[in-house]
Amino acid sequence: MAKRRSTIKDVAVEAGVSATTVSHVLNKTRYVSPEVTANVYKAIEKLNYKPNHMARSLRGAGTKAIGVIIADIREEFFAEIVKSIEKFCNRSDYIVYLCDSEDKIEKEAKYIQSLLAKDVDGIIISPVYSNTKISSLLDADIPIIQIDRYSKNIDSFFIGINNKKSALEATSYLINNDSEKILFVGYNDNVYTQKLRREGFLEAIEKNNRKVEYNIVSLDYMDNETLCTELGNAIDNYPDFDTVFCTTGKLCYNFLKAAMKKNLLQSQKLKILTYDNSKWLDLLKYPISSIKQPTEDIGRIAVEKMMNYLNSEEKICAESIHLDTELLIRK
Amino acid sequence: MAKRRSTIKDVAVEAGVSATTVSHVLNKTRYVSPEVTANVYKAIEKLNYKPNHMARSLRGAGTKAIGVIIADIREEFFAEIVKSIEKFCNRSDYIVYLCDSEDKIEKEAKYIQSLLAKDVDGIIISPVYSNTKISSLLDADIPIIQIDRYSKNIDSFFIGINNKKSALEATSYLINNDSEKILFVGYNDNVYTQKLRREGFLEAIEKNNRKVEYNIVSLDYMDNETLCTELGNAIDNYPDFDTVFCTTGKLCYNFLKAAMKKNLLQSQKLKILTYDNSKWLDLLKYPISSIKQPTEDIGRIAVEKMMNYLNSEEKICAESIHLDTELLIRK
DNA sequence: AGTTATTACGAATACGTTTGCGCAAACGTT
DNA sequence: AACGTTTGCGCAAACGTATTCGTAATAACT
Repeated sequence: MAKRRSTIKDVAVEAGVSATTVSHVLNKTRYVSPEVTANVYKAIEKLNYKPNHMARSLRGAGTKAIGVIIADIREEFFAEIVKSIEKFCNRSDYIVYLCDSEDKIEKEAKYIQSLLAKDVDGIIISPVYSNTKISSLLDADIPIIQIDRYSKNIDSFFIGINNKKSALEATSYLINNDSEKILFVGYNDNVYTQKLRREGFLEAIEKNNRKVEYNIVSLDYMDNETLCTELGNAIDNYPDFDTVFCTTGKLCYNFLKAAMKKNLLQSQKLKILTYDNSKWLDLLKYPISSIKQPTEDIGRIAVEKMMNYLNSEEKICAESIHLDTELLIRK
Repeated sequence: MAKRRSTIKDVAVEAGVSATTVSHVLNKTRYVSPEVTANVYKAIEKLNYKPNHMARSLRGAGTKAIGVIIADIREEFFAEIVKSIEKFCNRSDYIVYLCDSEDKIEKEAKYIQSLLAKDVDGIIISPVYSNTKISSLLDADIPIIQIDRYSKNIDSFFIGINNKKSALEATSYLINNDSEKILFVGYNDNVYTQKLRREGFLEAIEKNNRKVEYNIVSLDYMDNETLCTELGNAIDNYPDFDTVFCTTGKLCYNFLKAAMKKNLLQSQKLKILTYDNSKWLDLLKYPISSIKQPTEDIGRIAVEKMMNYLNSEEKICAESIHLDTELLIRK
């Protein structure tokens, strides 16, 4: 075996022309007579020649690959976004490196290094924190796009949702529907989305005339098991809430698990609202209202922007797009 | 800006040595005196030099990248496997190309081409069908590993579960717990896992003495909406079943959606069993028993095997490993 | 002192492409 | 017939690295 992959030179010899001509035929980069063209294609066919992307890239063309860095591919929210990114990249014959940061800045940094070393044409990232300086990204001269989360230290286009507004709307809805004591469950403020969602929540409470009590649970990112335990503790520490507002689908899932263990879900008295519209919500024994994020749009717009950059039709600039969410009420 | 990335030559000049020496320092591939070594590292630091993987790869080393081809990253089953693959690849400093075939052979073929052109060091694939010949894979001289699904036309290591056995066990359990009329919901026989799961199901029925009726729904892969409609039709066409056996989590989800629309889930009379243990199952209003697949192990073993191949400690051979599943009963 | 072994490094080439430059032949123009 | 223009293609350098030779200087032997 050990069949050597045939090169452009093999094709050239087989077709009786120079490698230059083969290259030009392949890339349609200058005129080549019909007969020669035909011969070249015949040779390519015969030798089953496939251009070597690496050599091509080395010469200066792009790699036709982009990196995508997200926190956890198992979360529906990220899976949907990645699916969308993948789909639209594929249409432009780009291929994606999947980088799962596990929400750890060290792994994030390592992946950025890897991606740059691999000479990706661009990076789409949902940064772990909103305040970490990723120096390597700064002087990389490839386009960066931030999705979902935004770090002010990365000078780039951003596509995500209107976090504050959506939280404000949702909280207002809760208050207007007789919530009097709300448990707000979110991650710590270093995460871009979390800070804004909390601000929206607080603003809604402030603006409202009626008396509303609340407690805030602020967590670090962790695995489901630990999260479940933590939320169990939270339930014990802050009793008597009539409403729960979770800032991510993962948090909501684990809250439900914890609540179930404590038999909190028997009486249908508790009102629950969460970000992320898991497709399973409709099938739960318990009604959960949700804030649906336009995941497909986020992925699509990110890729569209990236392609615009890469074809240099568009100059890179630090614009931001905040899409609206949809509040889905379940009773 | 447009800062040119510094090359090994720049480092060489800066350090007052030849590129050869820099290379040897970097790769520790021959003795270099301590002083020179120090100088080289100083120059590297100063110029912020990062080796160019592409040039390195072109020269013959691998690309330190592998391709992973699966059907749909949004399915929990695949997401978990990919997460696991990603995790273990990362430990060996490999990075993964995510390829979402959407269960379409054309997209699968296209991705294989892309991956080969990109010179990945190996490919981990869950093939769409068990009988399609993917000629490009055959004469690629990189290691291939099949996961979950197996195609006999791809001569490779395989890691997945014991489909027939698990289906047989599960079905036996159903029969021994008073199921008398079972609706079997699966995909068509071209998909490796599906054929075996059905065979296991049928064998269990055959072996059993008690009278058991059954109907089989055989579907093609499609999106959730269509699947839901199809399953709604199936429910109408085959009435009176007391048990449903779904061969994948996605099918189960859509069956539940369809069943809910038809108010089939009100009386807790229907027994439901499904492959794939979605984390949401515990929270459903309806008890669903499940066959849990060892997704993390599948990913881990696939990567371990791949790494063994790549370090050529191990010769490639067409071995198969079939892991056992776990039957989780919910009432 | 002469030979050999060892140490410490450099020059040159190869990997598979793309591309600037240039050249020969055919054609058109006066 | 002499010259310019076009047509169609090849030569060779370049991309950034790894590696096979080779070599000069020193050390270690007879």
